[in-house]
Amino acid sequence: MKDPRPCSIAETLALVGEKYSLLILREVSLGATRFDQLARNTGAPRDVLTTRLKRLVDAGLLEKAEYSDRPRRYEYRPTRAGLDLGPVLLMLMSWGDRHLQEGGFRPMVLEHACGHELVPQVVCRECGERVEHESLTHHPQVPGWTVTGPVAG
Amino acid sequence: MKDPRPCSIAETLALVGEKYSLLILREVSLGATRFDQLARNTGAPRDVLTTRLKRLVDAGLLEKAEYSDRPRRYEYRPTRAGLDLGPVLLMLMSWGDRHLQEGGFRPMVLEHACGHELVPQVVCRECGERVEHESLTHHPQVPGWTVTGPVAG
DNA sequence: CGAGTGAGTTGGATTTCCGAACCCACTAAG
DNA sequence: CTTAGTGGGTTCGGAAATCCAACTCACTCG
Repeated sequence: MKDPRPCSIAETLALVGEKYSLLILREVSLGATRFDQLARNTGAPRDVLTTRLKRLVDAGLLEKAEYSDRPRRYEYRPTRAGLDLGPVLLMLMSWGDRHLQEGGFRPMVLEHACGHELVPQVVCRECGERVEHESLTHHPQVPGWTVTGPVAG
Repeated sequence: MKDPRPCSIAETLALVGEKYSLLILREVSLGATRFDQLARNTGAPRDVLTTRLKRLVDAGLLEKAEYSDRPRRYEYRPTRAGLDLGPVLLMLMSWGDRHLQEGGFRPMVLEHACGHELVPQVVCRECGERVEHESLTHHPQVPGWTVTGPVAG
């Protein structure tokens, strides 16, 4: 039986879930937009990097911008859609900081404009409360994909 | 290549960035904890599913729990660490909803305990403001990994 | 001229993925 | 008892993706 659950998570991952794609987005968001920087900083083999970049440009997450004529050289800048993946990267980083970096050492610290170290948190836009797994219910819009009604714990 | 940027994002992805891993986490978070459900709902081939599950159990994101002696049957429940990836899943879903679902159709809608449809948002824990890419500065803790000082736009 | 750089491309070995088939332990039906 | 079905995997061989090194091309710099 061949129809996985229809889901925006799955579709987003189909786009940016391949190896290195999110690391590329991380790099361009940090300002490393050139081929060699991307190859070095992500660790991606150059041929893989080429195909990832093409994919991300086609999907509208990056745009190729010429920064030199002779020789012709391009850099890869994040679009609005690309930058909109920032929250995903933040939460991945946050999870790694909490669960992987023993001793509390974090290889990178972000500072928010308010002057404090950024500790990102997901909240409900409506009530501003932090979102807990236990406080969620799901309503699949596609029939046949209910699992247990309320999100199980 | 040799030494990619040390980063919690990369390390987290090394753990859960393989194909299907995050979909498995999605499913167990929704309450679909058994092998066949996972195979159906994620679309993962059974052998791939087996290796993913082993990996996630070893990493402490899932735990194997017996739910029947005869025959011996196990289900895979998310641990606290596993559930802590929820925010990542939420932001992936949110991005897909905004950028992939033309016509505004969403295959799944989550409801928050406050009574409203959940629209997840990442905020700074300190000041409560929504985090924008433009309002971040990064301080790499590991020498040699500065790119442009302030996060570029 | 020769060395170096940035941005890829090419070729071949290795690894991973996939689908289908198979196995095992049981349960339920005839 | 025999047969069918189910849940949870394992085992195949082939297809696809990945990796790495080496190579190209178009310049620039000393």
